[in-house]
Formats: sequence, C-alpha cells, structure tokens
Amino acid sequence: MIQSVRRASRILRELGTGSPGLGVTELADRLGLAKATVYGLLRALEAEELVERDAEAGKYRLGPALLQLGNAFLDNHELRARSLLWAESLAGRVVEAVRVGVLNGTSVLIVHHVFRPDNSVQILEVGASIPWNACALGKAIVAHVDAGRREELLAGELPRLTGRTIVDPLALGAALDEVAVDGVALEDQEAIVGEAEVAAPVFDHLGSPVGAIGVAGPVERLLNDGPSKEVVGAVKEIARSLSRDMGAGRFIARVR
Amino acid sequence: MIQSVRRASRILRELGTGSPGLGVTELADRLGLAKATVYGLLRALEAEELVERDAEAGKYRLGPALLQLGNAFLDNHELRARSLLWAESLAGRVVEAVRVGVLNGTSVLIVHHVFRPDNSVQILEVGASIPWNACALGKAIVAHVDAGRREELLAGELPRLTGRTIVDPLALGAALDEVAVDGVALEDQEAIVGEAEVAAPVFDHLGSPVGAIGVAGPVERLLNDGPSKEVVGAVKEIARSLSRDMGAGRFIARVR
DNA sequence: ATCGATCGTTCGGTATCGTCGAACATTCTT
DNA sequence: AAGAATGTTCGACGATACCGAACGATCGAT
Repeated sequence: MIQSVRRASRILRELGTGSPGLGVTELADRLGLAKATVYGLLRALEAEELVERDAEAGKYRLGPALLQLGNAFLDNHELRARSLLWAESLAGRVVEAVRVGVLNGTSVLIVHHVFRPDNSVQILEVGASIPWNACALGKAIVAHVDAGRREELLAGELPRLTGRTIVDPLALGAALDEVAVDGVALEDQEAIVGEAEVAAPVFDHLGSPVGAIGVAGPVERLLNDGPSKEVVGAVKEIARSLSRDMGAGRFIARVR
Repeated sequence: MIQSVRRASRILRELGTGSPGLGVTELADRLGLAKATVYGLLRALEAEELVERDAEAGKYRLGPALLQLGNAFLDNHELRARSLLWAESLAGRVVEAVRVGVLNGTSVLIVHHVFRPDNSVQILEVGASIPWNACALGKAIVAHVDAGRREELLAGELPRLTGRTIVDPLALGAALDEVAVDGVALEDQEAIVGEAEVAAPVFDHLGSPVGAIGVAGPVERLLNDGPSKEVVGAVKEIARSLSRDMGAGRFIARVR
C-alpha cells in the first residue's frame, strides 16, 4: 500500500486540518514517525509544491499545487459539469441558493454552489465538507446507497452541529426510509441555526446515487408551515432532469 | 527525494492536465514506469481518495480529497485572508472585477476573485493558472523578485496566448523595468482578446513580493486613451494598504 | 552576553519496501 | 469465437526510504 504515499497524504491532511504553523517535530509527534522521516517526506512534498514552508521559522503549510489540483478535480467532475445549467435554472426559479454535493467518506463535499440571486453577500461553499447526517444533501444520497454502506454510515460517527442535528442512528434510519419514499430530503436547522435545505438525489446510469442537488435558505422561507411545495417540486424535477443528463434511465427513484 | 511521492505527484498532475479517462497502461507509458508500479501507486492514491476510479472501464481521475485540500490551502493562505476586504473595497470603488494572485512556478495562481458588481454572469477564476508573462499580476510580481529568479523566468518558456502576448525576453525585461519604476503593471489583451488588467505588487515584511492584486475588465473601460488614472490610483493605493497589512514597512516600493 | 533548550538538518547502516518483468484474468473488438 | 488490449496478481531482487543518533542553528531565559 506504499506507505510513503500514505504518510505523505497524512501529512497533507494534518496540515489541512486547522492549526497552522506546524513544524517538523510536531508533525512527527502527531503521526508517530521519526523526525527524519517526516523531514524527508516534507522535502519531497515541497519539491512538488504540494507543501510550502514559511520563510523564517520553517513552519509548513499546504502548497499552491493543491489548489490547482482541486480545481482540476472540479473541471473533470462530470456531475458538476452537468449540474451547472440545471443549478442555475433552479436558483432562478426558487430564488434561493443551490448546492450540489457528493458523498466523500462520511461527509458531503460541495462541488457546486449558486448564490441566491438577490445581490446579498454570500460566501462560496465549493470545497466545504458537511457531515452527511447534518444536511439534506447527505440524507438524500445515503437514503439510496446500498444497504451495507448505509449500515456503515449509520454505525459511524454522527457529529452534532446544532441542537436539531439528528445523531441517533435509529431516528436517522427512520428519516432515511422516509426520504427514500418521498424522493426528497429535508433539513431543518440541523447544520446551521436558521438555515434549512431541501435536496433530492441524482443517479447515474446504474441507478446509483452519485450526488444530490438542493436548495438552501432561511427556515422561514423554505419550511414555513411545512415544506414549501413549490421548492420541493422544483428540486425533484431538476434532480430528475440532472439524473437523466447523467445517463440514468427513466425509473430512477428505485427504492431498495 | 522519495521517488514514490514524486511519482505519485506526477500521476496527479498527469490526471489533472486535461485528457480525462486515463488508464493504468497509458499512465505508465507517459511516465515511463512499469504498469505494476503505476498500479500500486494508484491503489495507494485511491485509498487516500486523492484519486477516483470510474466504476466501469477502470479509468482514473482526480479524487475529492484534492478539493478539500485545495480549500484548506485557501483557508490557510495569509495573503488571501488579508486581501478579502481590500479586494471587495477595490471592486466597489472601480466597479470592475478584482483578482489576487501569487506566483506558482512559472504561472500566476489566482487565490481570490471578486466579481464585477453588476449582476452579470461571471465565472469564478480562483484556482486558475495564467502564464506570468501574460497577465498584469504576473508582471507586477516578477518586476520585483530578485535578479536570479527574474533571469530564470525570462529564460524559461513564455507561452503566447494572444497576438499581443509579450514573448520576447528582451521586450519583456524592458516592460518589467518600467513596471518596477511605475509601481503598476498593465496588460492589454495579452491573455484574452478584449480584456485588460491593471495590477500592483503586494509585499511582506521582508520587502519580498508575495503576490499581486489587480483590476481586470474590458479594454475600453480600463485602457481607453491610456490607462484610467482612477483605476491605476485605486490599485496602487489598495496594494499599498494590503502590503502594510502583510507587515511590510513603509518603504515598500523598493527597486532592485 | 552566556548558557540551555528546542527545533531543523545531516548522516550512514539496515531492513524494509517498492519496483519490475512476466504471467494471469478480464473485457472489448473484430 | 478468437484476438488484442487492458487491468491485476505474484514473487524475487535490490534499491531506497526509514530510523536513531549526532550535529548545527536559532531562540529565550537567566
């Protein structure tokens, strides 16, 4: 399994998770490796511009090549490419922000984000990760993955982000069943207080869920007196169109 | 220099540069390695989610972890963080798009981008790379790097993007001298026909150029009858403020 | 200014680990 | 159905990445 690659990757992750200004010694401690080993890996990573060192004090941080590669990932991403127009159209129709995400490990990774078309200042969330249990996108996807994967995810960590985040595996399982039947997932302030989301899964030609597309916005606009029928309808419709674009057959809402 | 890391990185770059749908054999050819070697590296990269394989036909593409890491790079990026407010302010003042970039190898990497505040549809350029000789950002930075680096860059490849791109080392050197004196770099349709840019360098506390900030827009608005005095003034002023934010001393326009 | 501590860096021996070539399996083509 | 091309497995060889320890430099404290 090529441990140097594995170790290099662990270094990158360690540098990525918050705490800036990591030195050789601290990295070696965290990874349980010899200083010299980490030093060698860092030299190699630096030569590839995957890592950068602060001029003085030799602290290391992530390098610019990673931004380029991340961008290249987006460029090659089929779901993202195909979602661009549909997302734009959805955002215009419901006048809210639209997000497209894929399941990455135990989190949902946002691969596309259209701002709510109202001139307000918003921050771009492309590249952000959200625990799958705390967002509608995540629930929409997991509700349609195969049983094995679903059990794994339910048995894994379920971080709590707000008071309303569902962290009980049983309750979450029940919610997923409901999502599978409805074809839409709802999220009511489970990630950020005051924010809600309505999302639907996107399938590929095998009927596997490759991601989800959803509308995110203030609770009072999306879930006032039950989920807004207009938004739910639009999301389901666009998700189905997008799935067809991805090569899915006609009968994609397959319940397992 | 840890060949496996170097090779893994070369694989990522190869997957990043266009041509999607690379298989083991083709990668092995391009890198001049044995199939089994590449296969092992890919397995390791896949386990780390740095690489993804297409379900059928075993083609490989970049993985989602790269997007996360690229995002983490941005989060940890000091110049970017400090430029957010200044860029916003500059964009509002001149009513044009603003870009912030750093020199990465022989290209300028865009680390921040504020859209022109006019409701037009624009694509986000964060993560994009532009040959340094074809943009004002690049010329602004290179005009202030140390002589050795400058020679290297002038001697290196100078890609032509449009008919106006400066690809002659001598002419480019002269242009850089001018930029160093003026404190601003101009670009007149050297990257994209119809588009121009005005940029100024940003310095750190050592007086080294860490990047540049600039205004990009249609030629007729920026360079009509010579560079717009208003834009040039605003860019220089904001760049100086940003430099001060980065810890630069008062006398930052040091000419070498 | 001197000493001590901490961190980054170098070095060389050793065993591990990655590499390679060849064979096998699988899929697509003709 | 046969062939070709690709992905995958295997085992042996030897280069190579790892480690521990020593060195050097930098910073802070006394």
